[in-house]
Amino acid sequence: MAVHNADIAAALDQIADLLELQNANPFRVRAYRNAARIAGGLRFDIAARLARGLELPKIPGIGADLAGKIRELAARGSCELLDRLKAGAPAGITDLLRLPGLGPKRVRALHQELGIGSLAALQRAARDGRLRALPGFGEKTEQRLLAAVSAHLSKARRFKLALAAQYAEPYAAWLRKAPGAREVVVAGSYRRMKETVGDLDFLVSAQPRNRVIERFTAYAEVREVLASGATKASVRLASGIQADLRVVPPGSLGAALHYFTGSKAHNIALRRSARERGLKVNEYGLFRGAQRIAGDTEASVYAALELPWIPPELREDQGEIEAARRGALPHLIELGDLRGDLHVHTRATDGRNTAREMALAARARGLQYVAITDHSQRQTLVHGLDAVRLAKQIDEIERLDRELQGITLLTGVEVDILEDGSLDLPDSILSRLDVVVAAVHSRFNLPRARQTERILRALDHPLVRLLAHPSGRLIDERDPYDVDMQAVIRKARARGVCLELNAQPDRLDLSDVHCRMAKDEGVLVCINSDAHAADGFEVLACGVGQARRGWLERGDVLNARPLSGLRRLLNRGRS
DNA sequence: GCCGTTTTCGGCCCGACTGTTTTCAGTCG
Repeated sequence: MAVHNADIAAALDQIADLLELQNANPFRVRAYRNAARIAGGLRFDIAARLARGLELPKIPGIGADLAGKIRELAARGSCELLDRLKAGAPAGITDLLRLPGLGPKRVRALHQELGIGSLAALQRAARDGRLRALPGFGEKTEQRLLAAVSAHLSKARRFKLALAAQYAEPYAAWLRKAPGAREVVVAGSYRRMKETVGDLDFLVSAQPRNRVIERFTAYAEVREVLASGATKASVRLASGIQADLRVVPPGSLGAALHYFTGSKAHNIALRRSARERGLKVNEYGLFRGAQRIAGDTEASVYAALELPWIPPELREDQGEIEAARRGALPHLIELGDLRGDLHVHTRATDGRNTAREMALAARARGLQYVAITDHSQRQTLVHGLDAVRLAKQIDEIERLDRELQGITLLTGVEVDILEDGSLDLPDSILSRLDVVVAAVHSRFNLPRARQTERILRALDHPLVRLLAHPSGRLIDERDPYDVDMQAVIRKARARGVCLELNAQPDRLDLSDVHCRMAKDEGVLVCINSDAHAADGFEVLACGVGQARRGWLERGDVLNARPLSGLRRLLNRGRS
């Protein structure tokens, strides 16, 4: 079984957890956490690279020791240190660290004093009233932990971005009406457009003697107030999502916005940079000694460090600060740059609207072209198109294209890649289409070598122009299939095929890391809605957010091209 | 555990809130 970068990252994080429980040097713990983050963000496959006999490149934060650990992890999925740490601790003990209110010190006390090493054991002890006997634990803590275990066992703790937006925006609107409130911003991973959001971070600038905290906790959807002080508060909503609020004076909004947007790694890197200049950054501003020299706006914070403003989507300490320093930040793609959509379904298969309705909806959104790409015959459940029905649809689309003004319809199909890598429809019909989108919809669990071979063969097909949802993952629901993405991207470059960034909130496939890999290799990405209804183009905003996290610029995106440029690229390699 | 044209040792980001600790540790973001 291949070891993926994510596996290495998870192992390094587990080492950090276990070291922390041993009361190890906190900076040693941090080094492992940092290494986990770095490993998860690398744009090459560590195990594959090492297997080819290449060395790890020199990476800041990864010294000789950690490089050795990573080599060991890549080779066998674990390392001597991790084995030893795991042997010395109960298997479930790191689960306890995931509970809000429990950190390493208290978990250690639970284990040493009460022998608690799992969520189940903690639940039993709390129910029996045994926790309150421990020093530092009281009745309130006991009740809170009991509730936290139940919540943890019963539901996923992160929300997909588009879902989080449904909770965040009305709540923000409610806060804007608080007496004294000036500006209300949703910061945190929400502002950075992460695929999923753990909680909502509201930041409000307000005059003195405002009533923002009161209004925050009085919101109708608040089920529980977790904390409430003079300037910050936390609540849990009926939906289970946690919301945090910080109230700052108007003059501090920039510094606070920067602070609460994160990521934590980006903030730490920036503060280190400030320290080196004899400055200090906190949520109130940027200081030289006691004197505040910036912080009214985010840009002023960066400017005081001689940096341009860095877009939130890039703030992961994945090279953005160095790029900013060199003046080499990307000009990120924007929603308005998209000219079309090359992956749309209709009632012919599993969509809800007709091709005409989809075309009109695309036009209303300001798109210049849209490709109708229904499923192929293999998808029997959704009445996938065989060659005869597809031929009729092509005629219909061409007729519609002549009739409708202000939008160009392209003919297409989302054709299944069969298990052997061949396509689910004959070339005789595929060759009539403007765009052939190929996709894997079956046999997700093939071994890596066969899955990779299957997809590479499909990319070799001369009519394939686009690979849809290349990893097949569904966020928090289905793992990506085991495929050598580096090989897929190289093949795509060799064949002039584009990779889709499917904008569905539960897919967002390509990932941000894979977007950067594609960009590095010069492979164009196509941000598609995969809309199944006329209102389905809204998700393009999520796709653009993901693309921005992947450092993509307008020139890296196929469907940011005007129609003429698009046609040239689609026809490339055809006779 | 990492890192260094001030350094190979001694640093390593910063502040708010909670609970139970009567003065602050632990946790969180």
